[in-house]
Amino acid sequence: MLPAPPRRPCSPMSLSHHHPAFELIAALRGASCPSSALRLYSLLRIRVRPTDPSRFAWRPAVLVLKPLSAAASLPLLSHFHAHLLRSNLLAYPHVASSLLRCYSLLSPALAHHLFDQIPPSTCNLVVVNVMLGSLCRSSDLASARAFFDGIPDKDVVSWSTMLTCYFSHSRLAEGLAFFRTMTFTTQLAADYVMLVTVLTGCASAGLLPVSCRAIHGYVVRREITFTMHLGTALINCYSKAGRLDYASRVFLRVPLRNVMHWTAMICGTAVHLGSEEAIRLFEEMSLSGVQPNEMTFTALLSACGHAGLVDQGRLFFELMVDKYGLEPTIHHYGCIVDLYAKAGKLEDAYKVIKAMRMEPNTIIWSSLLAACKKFKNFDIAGEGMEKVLTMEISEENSGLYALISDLYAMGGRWEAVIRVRRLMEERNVRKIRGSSSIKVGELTYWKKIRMVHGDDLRAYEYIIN
DNA sequence: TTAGGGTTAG
Repeated sequence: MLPAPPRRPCSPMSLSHHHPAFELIAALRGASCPSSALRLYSLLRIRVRPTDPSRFAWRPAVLVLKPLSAAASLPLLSHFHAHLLRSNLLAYPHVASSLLRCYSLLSPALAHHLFDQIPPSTCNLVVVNVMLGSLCRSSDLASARAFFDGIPDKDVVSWSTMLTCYFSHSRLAEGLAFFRTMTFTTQLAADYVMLVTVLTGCASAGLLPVSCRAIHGYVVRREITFTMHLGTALINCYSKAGRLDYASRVFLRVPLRNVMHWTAMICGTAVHLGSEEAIRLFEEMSLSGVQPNEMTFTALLSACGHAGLVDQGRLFFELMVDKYGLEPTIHHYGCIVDLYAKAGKLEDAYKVIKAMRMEPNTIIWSSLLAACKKFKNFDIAGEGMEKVLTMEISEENSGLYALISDLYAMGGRWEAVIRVRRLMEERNVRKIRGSSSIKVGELTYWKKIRMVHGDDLRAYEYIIN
């Protein structure tokens, strides 16, 4: 029989700095590698027993689970899981939800299995929401939605998690409708995290600035805390919707502009005013004493790629590593590969892929392969094509199959062309034709667009979505 | 700042 977790939170006194575990807890919070976290945890176990009637009882376990999930080691996690079972710590919802989250990132199937074993007394809404998040990341949209529908007292996190699920499955219109359903049919108010999700969805859908203004209005009317993320998301949304003027108005009104606000503004500026102007803004940011982060360099490298500024891009990459000591992520490599590839420097692009410290993904390969097709270089494409065919290709990247098939045809490798076609049939890939969309009032028109004079768009062959 | 949801490359 598990001891019941304390029903009431402990009094502030028991959380005071005088608790013998306080310093160890602080050290554990800062621990990033699992071995040091586990060492501190063992020391803590001597000071804090699981029966300790304070929040200290479960906190060490929660804190140790963070570095443990980052280490991505299933054996280590199941070892700690066994300890949690032995010491009855899993009876605390805080511990159960943290463990479930760890499993969901490493093995969704094991997460599901663990969830089924959590007793009702422990399975509160947080635990259920973690499970929903796990389903959203690992399962299909319909299963996640069915689980969501079964949650009795949903809170804003439940709705927010489900909304993210729609967007991550590229179901933007349904996601926005889902958001409207929450605001119209429940008493729940969207908080700033949910609004960041909505704004990001609007931005990626390229909706008219009206949607951004509507969300902006919601933020103002409901007096929602104007956090850094919310400010950044608004700037992004406005600039992606083509209203750099509104974006900069938000930017200028942010009281403490930090690196994220600047980066969002640099992105928008690169698109609307060009790379030179974006680089100028970066210099202005540096002069104002704000340090760039990895996302700032992603924005700059991407801007250089669009403008074909190969040397400038390479300089930024070096600056990022040498001056700012930032480790290049897969996004930076992606930008650099694209930069070289678009400029026709296919060998340089390929060298970057070879030198990467992580496994290149389908986005990176498709940059290279698209350029190989454009510059009619079949030789460099070879290894990439074989590699990509062994990888999982998401539905939105299904164009990769056609690209590879074209490249093989270009090289006269007809047996490989047939192999790719067969693979497409086996994997049930539908050919998705290129399309564009615009939004007019409440309707989205998917169509081919022909530019007539500047902004004058004449649409034909449209299908109302 | 304290178990759960949110931002970057084609």
